[in-house]
Amino acid sequence: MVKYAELDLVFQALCDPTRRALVEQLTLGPASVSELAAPLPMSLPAVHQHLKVLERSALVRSEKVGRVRTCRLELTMLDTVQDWIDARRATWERRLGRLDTYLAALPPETPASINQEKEQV
Amino acid sequence: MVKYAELDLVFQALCDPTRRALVEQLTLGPASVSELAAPLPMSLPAVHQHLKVLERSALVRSEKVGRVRTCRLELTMLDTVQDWIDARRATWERRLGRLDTYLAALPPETPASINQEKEQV
DNA sequence: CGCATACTTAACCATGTGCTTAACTATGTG
DNA sequence: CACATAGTTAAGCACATGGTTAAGTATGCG
Repeated sequence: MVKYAELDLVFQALCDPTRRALVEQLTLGPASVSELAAPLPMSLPAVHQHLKVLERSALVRSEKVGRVRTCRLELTMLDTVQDWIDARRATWERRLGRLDTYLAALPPETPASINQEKEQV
Repeated sequence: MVKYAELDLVFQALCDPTRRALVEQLTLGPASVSELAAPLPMSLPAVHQHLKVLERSALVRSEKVGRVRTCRLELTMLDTVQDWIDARRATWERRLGRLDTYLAALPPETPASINQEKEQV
C-alpha cells in the first residue's frame, strides 16, 4: 500500500531553491541547459547536476537533439506529492470528525476537562 | 513576492521516509517521543534528531510537560507546499491555454509543423 | 533518598550534497 | 579543416545528513 519511495526523490529534488527555480522556469515552457543556466549564479556543470537530480525524480524529462538538450517539465510527480498531502489531510480530518462525535456524546457537565480529553481520541 | 525559504525546510523534512512516517503517525493524534520511536528501527536519539528537523520545518510543534514531550502535527506548512504546487500548475495551465488559442488562430494548412511550433510558445 | 523513566546532549563516523575548475566530447559553421 | 558552441565528465573540497554509542539531566515514584 505504501510504495512511496519515489516521494523521497521528489521531495529531495524540491528542497533546493535552485532546483525549484528550474522547475518554475520550466513551467513557462521547455528550455535548453544553457538557457536554464544563464540566469543562475553558478557554473554550467552545477546546473547540469541539478538537472540530473530533477530527472532522477521524474519531475523533468529531457532529450538531446544535435548538441542541444531540451528539458521539459513532467507534472505527474507533482500529483504524487499532492496525493500524499491529501491522504495526510484526510486522516487528520477523519480524526477531528471522530473527535466531534465523541465530544457531542459527552455529558455536558464536564467543560473543564475538555482540553485534556480532546487530544486522547 | 517569492519568500519561499520555508519551503526548503519543509521539502527537506519530508524527503526522508522516517520523517514522513512520523508525520503519518502524528496525523492519528499527538504522541510522545518514545511512542513515536517505538515502531522505528533506530535508536531514540536518532528519532529525536528527526523530530528536531520536523520542528525546524514547522511541520511539528511540541511541548514538554513533566518529563514527557508531546508532539503534534501542524498542517499549516502542508498548505504552503500545496500553494507552491498550485502556483506551478496554474502557470503551466495558463501556458497551455495560450497554446490552444495560438493553435486555433493558426491557418489550418500547416498540420505537419504543429509539433515544432507547439513548444515555442 | 534511591532508582527508574524519558528524554537530551555530545562525540564520532560514513555518506551524500552542492559547488568548483579543468579537461573532454560531440556537433554545427565558415 | 579550423573553430566556436553546447554539453558532459572527472576530481576535489567544504559542509550537511543520518545514523551510532555513551554520558548527562530532569522528573516521578516507593
